[in-house]
Amino acid sequence: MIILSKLADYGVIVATHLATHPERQENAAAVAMATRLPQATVAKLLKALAHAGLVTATRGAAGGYRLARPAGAISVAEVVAAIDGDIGMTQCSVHVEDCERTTYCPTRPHWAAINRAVGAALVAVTLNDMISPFAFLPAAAPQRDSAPETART
Amino acid sequence: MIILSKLADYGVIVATHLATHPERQENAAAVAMATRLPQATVAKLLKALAHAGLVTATRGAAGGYRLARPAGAISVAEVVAAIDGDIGMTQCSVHVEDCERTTYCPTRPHWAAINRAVGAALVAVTLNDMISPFAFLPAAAPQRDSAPETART
DNA sequence: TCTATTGAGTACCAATCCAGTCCCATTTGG
DNA sequence: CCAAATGGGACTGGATTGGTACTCAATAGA
Repeated sequence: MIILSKLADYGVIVATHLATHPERQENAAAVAMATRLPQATVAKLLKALAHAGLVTATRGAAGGYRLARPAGAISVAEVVAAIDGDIGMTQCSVHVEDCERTTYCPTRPHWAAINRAVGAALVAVTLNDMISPFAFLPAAAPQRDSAPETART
Repeated sequence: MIILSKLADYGVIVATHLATHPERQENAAAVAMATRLPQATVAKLLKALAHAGLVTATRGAAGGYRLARPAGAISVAEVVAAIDGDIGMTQCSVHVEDCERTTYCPTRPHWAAINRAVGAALVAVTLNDMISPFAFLPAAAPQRDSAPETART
């Protein structure tokens, strides 16, 4: 299973690209060219990022986009959330009201905990980390000592 | 955005239900009744879980399912993987060969790291944890202080 | 041995969601 | 005033998913 949608993935690529030239203002076409992504799609992504306040847009001729904050102050979680919406493991994590099982579902509080851990993993990585050539290795998520390895199988 | 598919969510509910009565062998109809999920869907889920070796199935009259291992030895990650397949954040995490960006995509190693963190969050929780009435509260993942919350808005 | 019961496997359908495109209004520099 | 650029929709083709149905295989019990 894939967690991120393609668009969210692209969004991170686009945001990361902007982060490599924080000073420069680029329009959608230029970003599309640089990232090798379809122009219309990039335009859509940039609109979403602008809507979320992650990039600032300048309209009109000679307009374009640039990061609204330093790359180190923008987390991957924010970029993903700007495009895919809030991150939650299960339906009930995001739309509690939709779940008619709330009264007898014993797993809900646990999902909330897992949710936090996953969210934290995304929040901990900034765009700055993404452009650094050396893989930034986050301390692994909170771990029960007994728990098996990150990757099984 | 929702990370788990509904089926995976149901799968955890089903597995958790079996974990509450580890000794008892239950057929698909009984599990469906107990979990209030559609019978056909539960049957499908149990097949998938059996295929992954998480539950053992007994065929024939008076057959049914039970957990193949103690509830404490089955992680949520395994249940999810049995139904949705292996967990990866991005396309390139799961199907590297599909990604034609590999040569110049700087974000790939970082995704791998995020991937590990997310996987760890799921691996760290067992079915045993899920049935315990008290929410197991993992220490939150390593957090950059500046970053916003998991759930914004 | 026969039959009812139950899982295994597969095929299938309907509905939803997603990626991607296009169009038009609005803004702004020349 | 015009060209260039973003803002914000609507729209669509395709893929995915949730859910069902049907047939085959295995087993317990009469």
